This record gives sequence, C-alpha cells and structure tokens, in this order.
Amino acid sequence: MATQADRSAGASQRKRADAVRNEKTLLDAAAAVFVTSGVEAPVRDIAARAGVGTGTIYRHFPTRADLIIAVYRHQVEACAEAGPALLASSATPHAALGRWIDLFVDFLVTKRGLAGALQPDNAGFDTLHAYFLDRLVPVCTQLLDAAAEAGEIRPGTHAYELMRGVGNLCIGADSDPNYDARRLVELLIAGLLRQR
Amino acid sequence: MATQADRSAGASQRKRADAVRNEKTLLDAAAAVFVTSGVEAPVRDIAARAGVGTGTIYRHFPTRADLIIAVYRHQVEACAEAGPALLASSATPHAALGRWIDLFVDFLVTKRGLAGALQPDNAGFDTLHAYFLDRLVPVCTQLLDAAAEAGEIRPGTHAYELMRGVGNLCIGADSDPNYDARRLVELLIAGLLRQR
DNA sequence: CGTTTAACGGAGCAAGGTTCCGTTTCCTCA
DNA sequence: TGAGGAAACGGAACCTTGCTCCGTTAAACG
Repeated sequence: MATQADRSAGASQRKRADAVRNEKTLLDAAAAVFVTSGVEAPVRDIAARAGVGTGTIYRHFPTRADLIIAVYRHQVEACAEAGPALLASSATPHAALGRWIDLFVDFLVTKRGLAGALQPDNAGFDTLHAYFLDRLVPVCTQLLDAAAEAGEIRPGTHAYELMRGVGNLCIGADSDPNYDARRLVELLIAGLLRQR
Repeated sequence: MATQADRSAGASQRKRADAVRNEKTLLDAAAAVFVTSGVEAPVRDIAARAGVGTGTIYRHFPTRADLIIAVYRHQVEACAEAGPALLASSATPHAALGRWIDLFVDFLVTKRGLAGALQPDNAGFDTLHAYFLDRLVPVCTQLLDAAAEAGEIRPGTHAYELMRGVGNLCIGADSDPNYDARRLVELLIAGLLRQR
C-alpha cells in the first residue's frame, strides 16, 4: 500500500523520514502534555517532552490551533459521524439531539482547557474554532431541523448558537466537583422543547 | 465629618493624601481601559492611563482580581440587592428568577472579558470568582428556593451551578453578532421549569 | 561518496506580569 | 515652621512564554 507520502498532486514530494517521525513524536508528546497541563501548555514543554526544538513544532504546526486539531481530529470526526447514526436509531429527533450533544459534552469535558480555547476571539485560535464549527454545525443543524420538523422543539434556535452555548457550558467542567456541565446542558436541551 | 480615613479598628492609621488620590485615579483609569481593552488589559496600559508607575498599581491592588472587584463592586452590590425586591414585585418566583438572571446577564455581557475571567481555575482570579459567588449565590438560592417551594421548577438545581452556567454562557457574548447569550440563558431558565 | 537542500535546534527578541529598591512626598511633632 | 521618619511612588529589571531566524545536521539521490 501507499506510504503516508502524498504524491498525487503532481508538484508534491515525499516527506523526509525524520520529518515523518518527528510529526508522530510531536503528536504523542502534545497529547500527553495536554492531559496534564491542558491545551494551553507552554510550547517549550511540548518540545521538551518530544525531545525536539521549538522551531520544529512551529514548522509542523504553525499555530497552536493546528496542533490541537491534529491531536483531536479523530475524535471530532467520530462525533460528527455519530450524528446521522443517532438520528436513525433514536426514538425521536429530540432524543437523538440529546444523545449527540452528550457525546460532544463528553468529549469536551475530558480535554483540559479545550472548551476555553474554542472562543472565537481568542487570537490565534480562530482556526480551531472554525474547524470545530465547520465539522459539527452541519450535523447539529440536521438534528435540529429534524426535531423542528417533528414539532418537538420551538423554532428559531440556530445550530451555531447552540453549539457555542454547549461549548461554553463545558468550560472549566473538569476541576470543579460542584459544577456538572452535563446537568446544565440537559437543562438547556430541555428548554428547547416546545412549551405547552 | 469624618474623612475616608478609617480609624475605628484601633491599630489603623489615616491614609496619606496621595495614596487616596491615586486609588481614585487608578479606579477611573482601570474602568476606562476595561471598556476599550477588556478586563485583561496589560497592567502597563492602566498605569500609563492613570499616570502612575506599575508598582503603584500593585501596592493598591495586589492582584488583578482586586482591581476588577473594586471597579465593579457597586454594580455587583446593586444586582445582589435587586433579588429580594424582584421576588416581592414579580408575579411568580420563577418570573423573579428570570428577571434577576437577566440583570446579571446584562451586567456581564457589557463588561468585556469579565465572564471569561470568572473561571475558578484562572490562576490569580480566584478572589474574583469567590467575591461574585459569595455575593450572588445566596441571592440566587433564595430565588431558587422560592420557585421550588411554589412547585414551579424541578428540584435539585444548585444556585452555584446555575450561576456558573449563566456566567459561562455569557463568555464572548460581545463581539459575536451570531451568538446571543440572552436567548440561551432564557432556554436554560425555561429548562428549569417542571416538565409536565 | 559528494552534493543538494529539507529539516532541525535553540539562541534571541518581544510582550506582559511582578518585584525591588532608590527617590519623593506627606505627615507629625517639637 | 521645618526637620525627621515613614509611607508611597516609579520604573528599571527580571521572569516566563510565544515566535522567528539562521547556522548546522543529516536525509535523499545520482
């Protein structure tokens, strides 16, 4: 099978072996450091952990957002793909929405500082914000539309707003035993139901 | 009449005139800078605006939290005091709660970066977090209890959690026309209602 | 092998928070 | 009123962290 080298676009060349190796090393190091120090951990710490210079990090991941995205891409994709599946397997669209949001919340609250880094104005993190939104807002829209069509929820809520709200509720959810983001998100989703 | 010097505690002495003057100057400068640059504005900016050295800021307000608290104390107090009044004047406790939360949200969304600074883990900002909570959680508890007693809302929600949730929803609410914190908070409060 | 050049590493600069200490200013009391 | 002493001031200096730049290393290929 083909190696990780991408030769398809014509002008592109195979990557050097050390570059490939370092990229993998960096991703592992970053993931480890993110767990202990959060996604805003100093660049030098990640570099030290990986045993490379700081310049190498910036060459592979020009902004911190790029690094964070690379580390969590698989999980975000999995979450996005779960949307349609839940819609098909749940009793009602609103139930599917609730379960999908749960998935998203589970992801966020287990990644120290990630929810906080998703702020749109957070300079340098706009790529991160954009990636999450590009990937997840369409899925959320689909679920929301289905629930609205079924007459379950009040109309007028936008997926973007809901995603941001849920993301915000997850900020600081680790590290505070008296704050349960899941419960609040549940309230929020309940509030979405059409009031009779 | 007595000057601002507090001589009551026995060991305390009158403050020097220049110190009193500088404290006032600093509060004004900080308030102005917070409006344009948010509550995380560089210390040097505030010092420059006030025409004092950075040392002077740290002497009067050892941590940034102390400065922020001093700037917004009046408004927080006003919000706290509005709670019982609303409870007395509203049709139902849940309505009072909703209106009180509105007050709080209005306050937060008009203070650039304040909601974000309220995070409990935000090193150096714990005093800020504690002050807001000490002052507002009891008020919120009172409203919540009244609504629970009236059978309007589902039991089991803690004031602390609700306040943090509302605060989180307000993060980044300025500077993003597509994100309306008020609407989401409204959903959250609606979700509090006992489901029939 | 020798050449080319991608990739590396870390010194160094900028920005911001915080401390420290020599200087200034105010208060008090004779 | 005018020393003397202490409180308060100011900003230089230091630390941490993000990011860049460029001399050095080593992979790839003929």
